Amino acid sequence: MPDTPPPLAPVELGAYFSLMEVAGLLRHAVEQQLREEGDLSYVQFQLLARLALDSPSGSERMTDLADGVVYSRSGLTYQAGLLEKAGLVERAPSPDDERSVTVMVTAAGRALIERVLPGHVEVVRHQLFAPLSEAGTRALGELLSPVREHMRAAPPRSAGARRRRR
Amino acid sequence: MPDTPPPLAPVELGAYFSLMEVAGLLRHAVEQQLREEGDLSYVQFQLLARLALDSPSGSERMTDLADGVVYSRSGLTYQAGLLEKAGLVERAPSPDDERSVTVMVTAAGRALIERVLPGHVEVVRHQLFAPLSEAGTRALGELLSPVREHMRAAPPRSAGARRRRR
DNA sequence: AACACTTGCTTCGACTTCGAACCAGCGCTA
DNA sequence: TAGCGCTGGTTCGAAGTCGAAGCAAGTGTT
Repeated sequence: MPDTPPPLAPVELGAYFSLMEVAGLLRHAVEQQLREEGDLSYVQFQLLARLALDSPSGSERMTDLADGVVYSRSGLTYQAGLLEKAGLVERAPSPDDERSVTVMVTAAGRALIERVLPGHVEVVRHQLFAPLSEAGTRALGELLSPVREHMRAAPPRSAGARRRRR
Repeated sequence: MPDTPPPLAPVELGAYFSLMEVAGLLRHAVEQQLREEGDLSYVQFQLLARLALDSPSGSERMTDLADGVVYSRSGLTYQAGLLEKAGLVERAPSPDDERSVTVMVTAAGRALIERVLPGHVEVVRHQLFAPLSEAGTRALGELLSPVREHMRAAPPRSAGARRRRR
């Protein structure tokens, strides 16, 4: 039997649990606001926001979207379908690569993001940042940023399954 | 039209996104390990762990469990059913309050937790704490702990719907 | 004691999410 | 250019999640 690793120190446990719980509760709160003000789920908001705010062209390939949002491919297909049905986004085959599909925000999509963003910001501010000082906020970002990079280095989620093939 | 709030500063955005992404990826990683080594979902692990490690009596009421794990009541009913079918917990009507149900870990449940815990700890250590210094870890916990408290102050999730009645 | 209100849990239906299986286009090598 | 593996997306079935509705037991009011 292999040595069991030393248990997590109380400090670590506290950090770990707090992190998970805070993220969970925050997501809940945000989701509620988005649902009420824009009839969007958190994932849908993420997708729209990424397209509308982070992408210069307002469009991305499906797989890149899936990777960016930590989503399975099939799940993304589903959500993209919903967003398209709602007229917030359009799908078109990519010109250079016949297999891939590019997703693009529509004007309606951009408008919706603009509409829900202020409320979104309010919620995040109240829930997450209210108990933190200016310095605390900065520190939090600086602590988590390297962790984020570290985790991203691992294989992207959208593939995942495929690679398991012998 | 009301004033729109000032947008989140880049520092805040960074902290917010990092937090959500780190939590999401970590959950993914942990879930995978739990699935492989113990055939448990993250939620099931949380429930078992709470009963086996946090509760002196090894038992809790359904609602308290739901609140502690940020879970809807109906979802908990479902999961408790699964865990019971697997022989990891037992449900019994509470002696003092005829309505409420007490959930208790079985020996098998405790054994399973013991079995998966080391691997769990390994994953958390590698994924979350590897890029952090000792001091960083402590700082992270100290930053998030007040936020956690702050968010918990809001109404618990398991009720939520009910209170909306006029 | 009878009434209404609240609380604890379950049932139900609708919606998400995931992974496995699948098809089709790309790229490499022979 | 024929063949083979690889990659991008979708489809499909199984599982998880939630809120609304429902039932039973407690609490309080008159």
